[in-house]
Amino acid sequence: MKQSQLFTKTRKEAPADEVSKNAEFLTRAGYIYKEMAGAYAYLPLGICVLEKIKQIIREEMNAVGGQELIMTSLQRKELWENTDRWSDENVDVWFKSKLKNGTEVGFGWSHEEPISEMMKNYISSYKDLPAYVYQFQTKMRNELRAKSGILRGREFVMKDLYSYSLDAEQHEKFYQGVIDAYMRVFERVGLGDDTFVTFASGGAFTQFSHEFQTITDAGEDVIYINRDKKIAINNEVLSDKVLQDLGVTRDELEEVKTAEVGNIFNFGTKKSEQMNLYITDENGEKKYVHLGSYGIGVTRLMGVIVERFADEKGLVWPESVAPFQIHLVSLCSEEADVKKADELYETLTKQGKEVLYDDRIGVRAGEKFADSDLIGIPLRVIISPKTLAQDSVEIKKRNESEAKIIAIDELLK
RNA sequence: CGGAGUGUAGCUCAGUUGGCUAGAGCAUCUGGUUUGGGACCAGAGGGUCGAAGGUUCAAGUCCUUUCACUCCGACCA
Repeated sequence: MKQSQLFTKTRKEAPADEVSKNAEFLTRAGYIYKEMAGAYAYLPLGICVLEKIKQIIREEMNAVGGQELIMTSLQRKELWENTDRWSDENVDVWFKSKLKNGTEVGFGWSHEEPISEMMKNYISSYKDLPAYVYQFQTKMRNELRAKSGILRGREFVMKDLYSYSLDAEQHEKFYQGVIDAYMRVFERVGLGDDTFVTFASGGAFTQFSHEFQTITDAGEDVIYINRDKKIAINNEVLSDKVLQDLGVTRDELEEVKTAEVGNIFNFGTKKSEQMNLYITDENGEKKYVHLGSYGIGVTRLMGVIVERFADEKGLVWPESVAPFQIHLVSLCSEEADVKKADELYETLTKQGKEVLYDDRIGVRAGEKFADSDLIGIPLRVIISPKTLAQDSVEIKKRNESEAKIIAIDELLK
């Protein structure tokens, strides 16, 4: 991608209405645009990162047997009335509207009910189980207060996976598999060391749910961790009994601030009973389906990655989710040099490298460097009259301060 | 939803006890100079001062209402 053609540009000044690091840098670097409080548009660079994250999640979900689909944003009232979750008293984040004929509809803040309702059409025998489906969807939640940039919006992208299992054993095996898959996701996006599987409130269905909490000051949660025993407990469920159940004492735990990047639930058969989702087993008997729900906040995850790695100069992306692998910055202005820079860009691109090529003519070096730091691509390659004099380029990693000169031939290898 | 603060150019902001044609920097456009860490010079375009109503000879400035944004708290399956 030639930077002269890239839609949007960088900004020198921080937006006045953003405080969080993620919103400030993502806005300044041209990844996102705020439409209103808690609702952000994703610009071309932002899409690149989101798609990288989604692809990693997609691979891990497919690896545990998940199949991707996409549900609707508009949802029927009746489905949620069945489980008593339509009323604003029980669910306070609904966006609701009406069809022209007066029929009430909701904008999906979750898809547990609609997807389980749909499953009735496709699950009727024990032979149909297990079934694992997931989607990437824009969730709508009418939060009382949006905050922290893209960490907590009223509209955000979530990956939600749903499991439909024959019995508790089959469910449990998959559930554990998803825990592992989630941790692989967080490792791949660079947050493995900072992310903990955390015991959290489980709602009406089980004693605990599991949250995936990443240590960051930008987070809203407080959890207690024991790094050796790999135990983490959310503040909201911490009690003497829980400590005893988990075999740790209070003074073995460290208090940390975190952001919840994932959450998984076991619904048992409760929801399928409410919704009348059942199968016929080998003996011709009716059995309710075991249901699990597994979420990753995709846009929040992007924000947490920013919070974790950004420095005072701007974004710093891990290679796995960076919008481009290489930022080729040309300081050439003479025709012959420009041609060589163009050729290097072509060659790298042909090699399959993802390259953002700062081909802008007449932009000063300082501005290009500042932009490059702000955008945060992992490897910066500078080509200039100075480097071309020795058939070389200067390379520097975004997260390191040392730059070195290497021959162009060597770079291409 | 409770508390606090802020709305003036695309962005960041200044604008005195109400007073003349509402300003600066950045960004944009033109010309020049410069060319390895957000340069400099000269010029140009760009405004329903968040909105509505009111007070006044006169409102960006005072009053009322309202909308939006931010922060703290509460909430967050």
